[in-house]
Amino acid sequence: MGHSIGYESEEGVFSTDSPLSNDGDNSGGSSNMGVGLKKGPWTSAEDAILVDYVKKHGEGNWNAVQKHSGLSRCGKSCRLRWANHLRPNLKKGAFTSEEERLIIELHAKMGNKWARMAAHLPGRTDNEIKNYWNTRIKRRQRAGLPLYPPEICLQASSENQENLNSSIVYGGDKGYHDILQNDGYETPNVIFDRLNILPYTPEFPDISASGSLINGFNCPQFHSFVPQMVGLQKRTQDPDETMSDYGEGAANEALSFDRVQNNNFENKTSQSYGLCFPYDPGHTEKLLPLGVNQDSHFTTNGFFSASKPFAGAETLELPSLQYQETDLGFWDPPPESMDSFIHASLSGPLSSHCTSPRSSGLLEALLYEAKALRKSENQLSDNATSSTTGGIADISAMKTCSTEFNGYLDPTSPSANSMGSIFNQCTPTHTIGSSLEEKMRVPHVKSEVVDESWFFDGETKDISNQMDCSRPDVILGSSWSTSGSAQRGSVTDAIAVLLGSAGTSTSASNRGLCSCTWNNMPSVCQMSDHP
DNA sequence: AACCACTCCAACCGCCATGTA
DNA sequence: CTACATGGCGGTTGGAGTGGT
Repeated sequence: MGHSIGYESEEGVFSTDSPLSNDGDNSGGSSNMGVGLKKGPWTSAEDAILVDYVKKHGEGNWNAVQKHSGLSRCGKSCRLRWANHLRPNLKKGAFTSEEERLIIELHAKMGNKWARMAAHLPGRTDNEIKNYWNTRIKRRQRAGLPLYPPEICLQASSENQENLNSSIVYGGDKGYHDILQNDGYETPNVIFDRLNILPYTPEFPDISASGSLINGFNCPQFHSFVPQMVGLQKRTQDPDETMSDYGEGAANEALSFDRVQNNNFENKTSQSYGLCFPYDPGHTEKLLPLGVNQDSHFTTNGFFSASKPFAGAETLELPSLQYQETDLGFWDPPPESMDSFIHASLSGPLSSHCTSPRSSGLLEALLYEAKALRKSENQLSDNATSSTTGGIADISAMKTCSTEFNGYLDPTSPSANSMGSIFNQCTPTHTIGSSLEEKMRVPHVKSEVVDESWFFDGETKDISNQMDCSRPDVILGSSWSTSGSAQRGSVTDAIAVLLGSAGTSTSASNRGLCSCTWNNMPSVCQMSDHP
């Protein structure tokens, strides 16, 4: 529609783009691409032609539509028009409450898998669902309301736990790729559960894209809000906010949010966790923007600058809400849970390193890490008991990361909200997985002054103030080395060995700046899940 | 009535997976 | 094995519509 670069005519807008640009990558285009193919809204006459064609020839072979029917539309456009508007049994109109509930539920399971979600909603198209999510649901975040009602969160959580249990059934030698090939949308859950990496694997949203999906993790256990938006909206009261599915949960969330706002984070330790931003300027691999404390003041700012060197701001989509019950209490964790949190974070598979198969993406990387973890498992367990001593240091390191990330904030960026949301909601997982890589990113820390009050409360700020975030030696010395560099090195070594590289822990560490695969991972290992 | 802010949603874009020659 | 064609998917855009001031 608005993308048309062409000329208007009585028939609509015709593309004058080059053939290659007519259909983006030209895929799915017709053979005479770019020869006066029409863009923009479909007319009823065009619809009639398309319907007639499909009646005669059936669906598919969309490029032939233009050839055989004279319709000046590319095959892609024809398919889209048919699928979204012309095919029979399409259900038009607003989503019913049941459909809304289902969408939310499905999104909690699948993430932004609109097509798969549409398969569960007869008569609905992926586009409809997508639009629904990106608009109506999105408004909830502006009001500081959770996208997922508590029951959905709990359900997803319990189902995730089931997946975890069932995934254990898999033989240890079963190839991960075999699992990956499973087309079920729960597959990623299985993968990550099996790898014991993610108590909570959020959907990894496109940084540049709809921030709304990120905010789908406004589950109670994450308590992510969008405070920067609250109060800025002219329309704070949204009809959707009264959506029955949310009801009490929404109210609870609102209360929680108020609590956050007024109390300035009563649990200050928890909010100091995190924010290890997977920034890797070295490549454009899929990123998993994780690690910002969901309660950090990040969203008070809530802006992220895409203009900043946040290379590789792409999406690796994974199922959302793959957390486990253990995360449910993260909002207001008691001290003991923080201890266990720190313990888990330091005893877990702290494997961030550039030896991961960057080119093959996250899942490949997972495979590698899983192998490495098996090798280093014993070492990790041996060191686990002493790992808590590095908790503060890790916090500092993560805080440093947050500072680093704050350097990329740009209030003018439209993506800011997205990023804020991302980090707001991913922290619990990622912070647990304070990794070597996270610390190796420290040298990227920008020297520009940031207002840490956006991120940290006074207690943790004290720690950060004592650190020169621009100095990797400080970071490494204070957090890395004290929190078990040996074990981390062992992990790195293990992976290096697996990859056949000559990497040692040192060399791997030195490559940390260019690594990102595990930066992208919420490399959390619930040690309790390990045998 | 005019203006503005915001929402909705149809359609496009770009990437990816798969099939086939 | 490679290149190409095709279909599908998710993200994004921008005009139209709506409501408030």
